[in-house]
Amino acid sequence: MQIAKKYFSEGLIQLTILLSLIGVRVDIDSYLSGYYTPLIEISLGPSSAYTQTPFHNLRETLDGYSVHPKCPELDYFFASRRLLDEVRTLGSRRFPTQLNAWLVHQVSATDKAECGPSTSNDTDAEPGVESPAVEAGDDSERPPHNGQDGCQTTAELGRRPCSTGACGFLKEEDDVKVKAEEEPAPLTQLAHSSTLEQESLLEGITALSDPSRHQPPTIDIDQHWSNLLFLSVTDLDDLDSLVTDTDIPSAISQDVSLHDAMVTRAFGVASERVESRPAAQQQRSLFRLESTGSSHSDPSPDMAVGLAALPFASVCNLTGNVSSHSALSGCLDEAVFDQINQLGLEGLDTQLMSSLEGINPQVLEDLDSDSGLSLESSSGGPVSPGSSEMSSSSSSFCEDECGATGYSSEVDSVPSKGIMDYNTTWSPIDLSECVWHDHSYSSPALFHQPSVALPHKGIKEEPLSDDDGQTLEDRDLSRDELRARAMCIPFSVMQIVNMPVEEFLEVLEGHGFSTDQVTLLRDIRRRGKNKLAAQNCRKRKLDAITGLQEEVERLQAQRGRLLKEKQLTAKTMGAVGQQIKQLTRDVLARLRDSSGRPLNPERFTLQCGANGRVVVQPVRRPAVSTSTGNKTDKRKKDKKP
DNA sequence: GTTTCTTGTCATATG
DNA sequence: TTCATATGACAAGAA
Repeated sequence: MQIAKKYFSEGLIQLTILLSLIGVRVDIDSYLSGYYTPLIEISLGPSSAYTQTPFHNLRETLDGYSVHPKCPELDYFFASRRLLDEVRTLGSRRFPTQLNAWLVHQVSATDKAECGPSTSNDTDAEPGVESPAVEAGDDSERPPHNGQDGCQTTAELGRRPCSTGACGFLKEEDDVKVKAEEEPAPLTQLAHSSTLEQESLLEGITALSDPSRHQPPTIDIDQHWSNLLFLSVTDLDDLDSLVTDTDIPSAISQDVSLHDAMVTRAFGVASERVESRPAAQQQRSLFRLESTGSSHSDPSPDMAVGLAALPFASVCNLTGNVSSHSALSGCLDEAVFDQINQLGLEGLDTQLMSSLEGINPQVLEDLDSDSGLSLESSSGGPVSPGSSEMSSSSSSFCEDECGATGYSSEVDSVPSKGIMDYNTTWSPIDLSECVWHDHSYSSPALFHQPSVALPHKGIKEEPLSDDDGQTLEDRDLSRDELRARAMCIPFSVMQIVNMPVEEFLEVLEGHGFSTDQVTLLRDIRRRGKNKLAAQNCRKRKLDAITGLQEEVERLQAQRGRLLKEKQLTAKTMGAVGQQIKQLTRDVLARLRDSSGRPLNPERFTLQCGANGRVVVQPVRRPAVSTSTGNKTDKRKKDKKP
């Protein structure tokens, strides 16, 4: 039953999306929202079957809401209502090419016997627009192409380059036609009303729950779904004929989900074609909203069926939480974006690619960094750029200007500069512009002595003057910087701090430094790192304080609300108590005891039992003195032992 | 001159 | 043990 629920729910939702694409209003609410819906009755589960669809994850991300994962109302809201709205908003006429292909096919279906052989020849006559399966060379599992289709679609698509997606639709069209020949259409009115659709869906449910009709997934089933998807992108005007040619209920009743079918096909095809994929097509995958790292990135013709689910795929990929489960959406994206590219966005694609190529991938990586606390850059050294040490080193450390005191807490507030610096190494030359805050010590007179000429040894020695020609001697240097120069250390403070520990140890050993120099180098490194650590620590502390303040405000507001609620409740309770008292008096005044006298409201009361019966009971007066005495006695007894 | 804030540094704890 | 990091405490400088 769970499997049936899963398959049915997926099929239902996706069918709903597809029908919505072609403009058919499907009242999915009746399936998903109520307690007495067919789905609930069948699934016997606490949650809506709809929540098992992959785009259930939308609720976490869309509109920035953060909701509880078990809230059925939000499932309903996010998944059914708004997704359908988005689907409808996106419209169904985005790809008129496919519509034309379908119309031609409908005409040809009526008299295929006449046109068949000749069209086959036509197809051969135009190799440039040959069928996609032949292009891809993987049509082993597909029914032979109808020559008529080749003729008609060639005629239609000959006016424009045969895009991969378009060819894919033609191929699906073939599937549709094969199906139409094999099976008569039993439910031509399926898409006309939601009521009929519900009935047909219930038939599908029955088929799912019936083991005798439970069939394993086959290629035909796969084609059913593909046909269904293809039909959804056609125009509403052709709806009657579409439904006539497609056995939707039988497709629904099969034990295969659209997701599985699509993925199976997509992967099967993609695995065969990915190797021969041109580089240009690989670049087109830039438009994919997700990067699942899968190899099914080939915009194969089969994936063109994903065009029908453009909104679904797009919305699915808004969540970063798709992975393997979103293989379908990945396939759909590729097909969709391939179509988009072919619809005139290739120029944009090229521009985007060129612009992105100009950006160092490291920059993009760093932009994704969510550390937030660290003021560091990823200015990893050449030896171990990914070391933890480099992660804590700050590229904002400007050796030229401020040395060890040049760390800035404004890195976060100046992202543009930060981006520039993130792309650099710890070379001081690259960081010469990153002085944002100068809290350097005003150098004592002692350190303003004429600087010591550095021996200029080693590869990593740095220039001592900047572009302005202003020498470092004219500037305020940090204490460590001055010390380093005084000790003839041919490294900047930034270098000392940011270089990996292995390299630092090599420097200490390989340059013949004296003990004082080694000590100074270690101190400079320690102080520099601690400086960064202190900045991070303070930032964290401020963040914590801010968060606690917000929490306090929130709790105070909540307390106010609860107090108001309490007062309101107390008022209500008082009023109800008065009403009960009055009613009790009225009732008791009408009652008589055995001697015919009215009951005294002071001595009797009314008690309502669990069964709803009201009983007159004498008032039980608490024996205050007695209970108190008992307590006192108990205390005395306790004290005695 | 005093106060407050920011920043660097040290000492220490922890992993 | 060494190193990196975090954090409290203190001091110096700036506003």
